[in-house]
Amino acid sequence: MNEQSTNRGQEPRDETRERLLDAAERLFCQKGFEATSIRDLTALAGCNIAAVNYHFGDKKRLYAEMFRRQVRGMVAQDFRAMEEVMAGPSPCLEDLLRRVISPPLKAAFRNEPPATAVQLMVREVLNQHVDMEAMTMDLRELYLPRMSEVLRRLVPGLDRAHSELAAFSLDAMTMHPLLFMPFYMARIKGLDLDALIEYTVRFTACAIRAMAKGNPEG
Amino acid sequence: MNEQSTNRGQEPRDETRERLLDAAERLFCQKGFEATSIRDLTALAGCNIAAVNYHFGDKKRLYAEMFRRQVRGMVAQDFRAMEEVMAGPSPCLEDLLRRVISPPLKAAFRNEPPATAVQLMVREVLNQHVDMEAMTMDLRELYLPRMSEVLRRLVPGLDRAHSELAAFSLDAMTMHPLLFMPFYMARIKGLDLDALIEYTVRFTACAIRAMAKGNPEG
DNA sequence: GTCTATAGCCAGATAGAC
DNA sequence: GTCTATCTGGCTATAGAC
Repeated sequence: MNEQSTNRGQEPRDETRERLLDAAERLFCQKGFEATSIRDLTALAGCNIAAVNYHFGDKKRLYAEMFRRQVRGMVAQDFRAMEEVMAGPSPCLEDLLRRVISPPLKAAFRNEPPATAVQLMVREVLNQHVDMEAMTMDLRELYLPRMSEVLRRLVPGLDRAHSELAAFSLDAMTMHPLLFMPFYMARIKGLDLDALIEYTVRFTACAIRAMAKGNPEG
Repeated sequence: MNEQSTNRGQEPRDETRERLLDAAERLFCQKGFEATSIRDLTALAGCNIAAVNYHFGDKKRLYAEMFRRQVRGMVAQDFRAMEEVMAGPSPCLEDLLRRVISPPLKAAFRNEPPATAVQLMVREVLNQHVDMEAMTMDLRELYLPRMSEVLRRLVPGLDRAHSELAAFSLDAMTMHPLLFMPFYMARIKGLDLDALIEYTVRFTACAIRAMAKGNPEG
């Protein structure tokens, strides 16, 4: 909580704690909770095993703090995407989808942070370690309603239930190629990263628009 | 390999080995490789720890054998779905999608086998333990081309590249609600299992049809 | 083919020096 | 706040009796 109580004024304040969180971000996301030992973590962070216990209590609470940070980052990134697209001159559905889908897919191509955060979420669903229900309240209480609202603005005739489901589907269409990208690439000749992104954007956009047309309310 | 060498003629031939495979199916799929100890496995199978070593060599080879069995089962199930739908009086895209999407989603609702097999695949992508490239050859060499062909028959104007991508997307649209079903249900009021299945079928069908229309070949 | 017993290792957590 | 040293426990794998 109040980590600047003793060493105020110094530049590398609680440097070890931060390095541990960074290490946790890398290793927990890439290998999972069970396959990552605190010995791995402290080796990467360049400190001693006991540091985990001192700064966080135990392995699980270090994981929980890292998890919270990752969820916040993900939500923030998608919020930025939404606000930027909606603030543009002529907001359109494809632009929003591209802005949301593209970064994690490009990151997955290099095994980098925005993609590993999604992997973390999948891992956590498969093996629960924290109280997700409580921790992803931001995501449920802020992200989903906002995304749902934005989709309804961009697609006339889309009702609330379908816009909420569409927000989930957008997640689905991002997550799958992110996880199985090597299989996509190996199987489909001539498919490169940009083509995969464009396909995913078009596929999702068409489906969402069709959901609106199928609904007589619009 | 030749497991009926000594006790031929008996009914419960290699019963322990089979019970171990069943236990592996349950525990590896539900908790993952790292979180499952051979002690858990043998406890569930009702035998001794050493049995794993005797019958399979080590933990990893038990996992590999179970994995192979699961992949075969998944592919077989989807093949049956394709053949049954195509053999029907008037095959249509929605019927095929419903026949593929429905069983795992219904199973996920009860945490049962056809859903846990999909979870196993996701786990294996996140933490590699076997040579997937070699083990899923059936899936790549048989399943994908056949599904791609069936989709092209059901959707005039769909070209090969789009039909292959669509086969992946079908997977994406099945996997996501399967993993995140509790979140769907908690967030979207009045959403029940059947409604979720119907939405997923319609969403996917609309998108695949749109991919065909967008392509001037048809 | 199934068991007991045990070897050998690595994990997470903590006590206590500095 | 960071370290060394150590405790305790669970794990995989194996040797050897039956």
